[in-house]
Parts: sequence; structure tokens; C-alpha cells
Amino acid sequence: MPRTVDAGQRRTAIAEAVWRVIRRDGLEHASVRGVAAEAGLSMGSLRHWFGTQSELLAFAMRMVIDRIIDRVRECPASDDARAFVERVLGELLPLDDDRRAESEVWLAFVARALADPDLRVLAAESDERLREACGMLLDVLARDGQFDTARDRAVETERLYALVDGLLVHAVITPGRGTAPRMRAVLARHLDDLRPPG
Amino acid sequence: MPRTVDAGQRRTAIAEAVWRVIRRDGLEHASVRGVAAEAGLSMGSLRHWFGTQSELLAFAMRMVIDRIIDRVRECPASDDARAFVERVLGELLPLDDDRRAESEVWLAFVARALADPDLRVLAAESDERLREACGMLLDVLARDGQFDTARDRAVETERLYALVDGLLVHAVITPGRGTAPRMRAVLARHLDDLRPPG
DNA sequence: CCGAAGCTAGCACGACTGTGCTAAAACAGG
DNA sequence: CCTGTTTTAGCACAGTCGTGCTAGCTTCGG
Repeated sequence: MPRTVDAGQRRTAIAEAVWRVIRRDGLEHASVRGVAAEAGLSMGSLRHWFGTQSELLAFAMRMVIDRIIDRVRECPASDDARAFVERVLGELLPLDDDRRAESEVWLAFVARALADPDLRVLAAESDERLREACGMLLDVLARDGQFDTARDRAVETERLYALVDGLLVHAVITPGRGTAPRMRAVLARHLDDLRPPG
Repeated sequence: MPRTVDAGQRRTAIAEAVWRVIRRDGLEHASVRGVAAEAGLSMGSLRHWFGTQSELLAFAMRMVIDRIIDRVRECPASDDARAFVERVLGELLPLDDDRRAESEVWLAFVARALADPDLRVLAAESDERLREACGMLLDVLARDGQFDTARDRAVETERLYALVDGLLVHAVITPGRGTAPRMRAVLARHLDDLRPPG
């Protein structure tokens, strides 16, 4: 089957157009027409790549989640466990403009997922994966003696994960308050508290 | 000026209709027609109480924020500082169906506030007030010797506030995971960590 | 009982929505 | 060059949207 363009590449470019529309006008204005215009395509052409709007939005949401998780995965291993953990958690927070953009889009999709069954599945999946990642970070700290193994791992996992997402939401809502150094300081303080006593 | 019905009461009832529509269909489906039907009113009648849709949504958002903060305010003072703090924080989390409903509506509004200047102001205001409340809770603990005053108050305030909102978001997204006892356990563990050493 | 005000109801308009559909353009392999 | 497939383009339909507007209904002051 002859294919003149890379289908995945094209769909990715369209998904990025969705993100731009969401950031500029909000998810409720991410119409087929609007996204097509943003992507520089005609309406009919867009519908060749995405048969329905649901499919388009689901793809755009999955894409932003994958991008976040991929960036976490690509964090280089480090001898310093504490530095590694701080780096990974830093990849999840909106510390720069790119990640702020991702965080805003992510929040928009999560809110829509509350009333959209298709998106809800994606939200639950990413929730699962990120929670697991937080648990594994505690294991990394534990191997380096920086996590008190007397603590309840499940509770501490949820605590760390909730802290990160809470910081993210706050930074997105009030950009003036949640500056990058402040978020790093909160994160550092939390990790300090997890260390064994003494 | 003769008034046959209480205006505030009527507007409140309409706001509650907005919340029900948001929970059932999502904020993007909270149309003037849909809300009017949910409230048992005609379209024109609804427009007598709210001239525009923006005014309607802004009122509904302010209403849910006020309701949350009012409930926190009404927490009875207690001799046991720790119990008092746990109770107040518990009022913010979706520990029962009513508060789950509030939390879902709150999240929907916050996400929309990202691209809606009017709602963004409300979101920033509530953010400010709740952050202050968390700081005051730390003061309550400190007066009872349950908060290590050597800690940075601003950092710990943001940490506590982020933890609460993170728990809220997780509970809303994945109701199965974020059960009430689990959230309470995470909160309790966090407060334990804030105590002075020894 | 009457007038005025508060309140309700509903239509109409223009704009925008998602999707079905057809046809032309760009490109592939033969 | 020709043929078949991929890709683009754009119209049409039915539906929903927010809001302006007018008319009728209810209630109250006098």
C-alpha cells in the first residue's frame, strides 16, 4: 500500500494543533474546524486522519500522556539516588514553558475525562503508571538508605504522588505563585522527611 | 420594590442545577437550555436571573467555592489541635458523596478557568484563601507543640496545600483508588511528620 | 379593582457544531 | 503514459448554541 506521508507523523502534528487550540481557547473550543485551521488543513482532510472528534481528542490526550511518561523514562540513571529522584519528579512538574504547556493540556483533558468515558480510561491508565513510578522512586531512595523502610510504602507512594500533582495543579492555576524554585524547595523538603531518623 | 420570591434563593437553586448538569454531562454541556431544563425553568426565565451564560457560570463557580470555604469555617473549635486540623482538612477532601460532587464540579471549573479570564480570577481567589487556611492550620498545630517551628512555614504551607489538592484530584479521577480511609491515612502520616523531633 | 412591577414563557435570528458525502488533486507502481 | 490509491478539499444537512425580543402571567401596593 503506497503511502506518501508518514501517517503517525501527520497525526502527531494534528495532535499538537489540538494542544495549541486547547491552550489558547480551552478544550471546549477544540472543534473539528478550529483544529483543522490551526493545523493548516481543510475540514475534510482532517477527517481523513481522524474519523470522529472523539477519536481526535482521545489521540491527543494519549499523546500528551505518552510524552510525559517518555520524558520520565529517558532520565539518565545516576549514582546519586536523591539527585535522580529529584530529576525525575522535576520532569513531571511545569518547571519550564514546555512542561507548563503539557500540564495545562493534561489538566484540561483530565477534567473532561470526568464526564467522558473514553478519556476516563486514559486518565486511569496514566494515573496507574505515574503512581507506580512514584513507588519505584521510593525504592530507589530506599536502596540508597534515603527512605525509611519502616514507613508504609503504599501510603508514602500516594503521598508523594499527590504532592506532585497538587504542586502541578497549583502551578498551572496560579503561575505567579508556584515558581520553579518554590516547587523544588517543597519537593526537597518532602524527600528530606522520608529519610530514616538520626 | 415588591419581590415575590427570594432572588438569592432562586439563583442558588439555578446554580445547583448547573452543578448537576456538570456532573452528569460535563461543563461543556452546561448550556443555557440544558440548565434551564434541569432547573425546571424556561429559557427566557433563566435569562431573567442571569443575563448571560458567563454570569451564570461565574456565579455557579463562586457558589461552589463559597460552600467549600463556609464548611471549613463552620468547623467547631476543639481542644485537641490535631483532631481539629484533621477535621478541617477532611472537609476539603471528597470523603463522602456530597463532597465528591463538590470536588468534581470544582475541578471542572478550575480547568475551564485556564482559558476563561473571569473564572481565572475566582480560581486565584480561592487558591489564596485555601492556602492561607492551610498556613493557619500549621499555626494551630504549632501552638499545641505539634508543628516543628524550625521548619519553613511557607514551604510547609504549600506542601500541605498541594498534598490536599493532589489527594482531591486523585480521588476524583480514580474513585476506586482514593478511598476515604486511604486519604485519611496519608493525611495523618503527613501531620505526624510535621511534629518536632523526639 | 387597577395599575405597575416582578416574573415566566417562548419564538427568531445568526452563528457554530459534527459528520456524511462527492469529487478533484497528488502521488504510486506498472 | 496510465491506473489505482492516498490525500485533500469543500459542500450540505441536521442539530445546538447564546442572546435579543415581545407578550402573557403572577403578585403586590394603593
